[in-house]
Amino acid sequence: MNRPAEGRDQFQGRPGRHKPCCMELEGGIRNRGMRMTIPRQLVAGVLENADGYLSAEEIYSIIREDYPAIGLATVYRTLVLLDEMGIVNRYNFGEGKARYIAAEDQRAEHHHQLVCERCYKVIRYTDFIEDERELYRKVESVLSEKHGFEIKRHIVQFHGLCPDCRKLQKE
Amino acid sequence: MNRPAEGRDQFQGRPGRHKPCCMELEGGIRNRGMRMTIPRQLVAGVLENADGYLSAEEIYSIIREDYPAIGLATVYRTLVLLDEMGIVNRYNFGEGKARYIAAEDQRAEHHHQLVCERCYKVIRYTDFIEDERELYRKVESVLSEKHGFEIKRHIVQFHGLCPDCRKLQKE
DNA sequence: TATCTTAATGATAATGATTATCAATATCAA
DNA sequence: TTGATATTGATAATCATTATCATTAAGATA
Repeated sequence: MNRPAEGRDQFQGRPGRHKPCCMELEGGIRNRGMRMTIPRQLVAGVLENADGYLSAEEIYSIIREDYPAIGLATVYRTLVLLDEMGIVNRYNFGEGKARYIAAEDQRAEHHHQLVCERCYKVIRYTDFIEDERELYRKVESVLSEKHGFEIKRHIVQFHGLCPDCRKLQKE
Repeated sequence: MNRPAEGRDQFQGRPGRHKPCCMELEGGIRNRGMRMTIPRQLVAGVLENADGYLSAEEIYSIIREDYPAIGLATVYRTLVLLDEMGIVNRYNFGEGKARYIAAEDQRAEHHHQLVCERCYKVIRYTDFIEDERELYRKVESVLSEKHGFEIKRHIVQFHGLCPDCRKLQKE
């Protein structure tokens, strides 16, 4: 009966923990003359609190636990919106479906990835070695100059086999 | 009537130009106890001669011009095989479908990419700046040591807007 | 606070890429 | 040349994602 209110409470009511995302979300939404809705807060909130990459279906399942009325289409629509707004980042690891994570910004550090091409386990890392960040900055400026691109972000993935899949391979 | 023979001729008959890929293909196929077939030569040949990234559908269309009997499913199956064999590389640029290119090896230089997130134009570049290659080598060794991964390749993409799409954006 | 406009939603049909199935065909060892 | 069987082509099935559309709800206004 009161599910919508519950959903709202869960992600908006607690002070501090979920505020940052919702503030940024709220600003972006309002800027575009759009409406702030519970599904939008829920999707943003789930990704804000997730500790890895989630697929649309996974986000949908998580939200349904507290807000069973949500529709899968809304989750997809919202993810497109949040991606465009720069609040989440979409990745593709070769599985045949997209995965999402809270965008790199003040709170979530920029990261690169180690992807297992067999089980699709993904390891994020942010402990770049010396000169690594500096190099990307330099490459970006050279490339945008040379090709006239406006570069917004970069994706760096190392593909191979994770420890578990290496073992399986040997057997 | 003689289409199969024609197909074979087109990609196998000319000396030199198509040999390298077919040799590598032949070796890999035989190694695995598999059979060398015309469709496999055709798919490998098309990618060997392509100058950009092709989707499965595009490869299928190109082959059909000379070999109308080919099936789309065979193209897909063959691409999986060639990818596993390391003869081609699969990429995903966010379009919702995979694209393929002849693998980086002696002939095709290793490259990174500049991807337009609006029209999906992709620019390959191989003119890395100083220390760039060296850095990736170092990062790979650090990562594989630290996480126990067997790293096979890496993907580096800079996403943004190409010159054309930047103009459209402003209007 | 009640009302109204219309953006957003949820259910579901449609689409598009890729994979599975299976009878017919082609490879290649003998 | 023949026979075992890997591979193919046609097509059905699947899976992720998008489009459609009647219903609902956000939020400006009275």
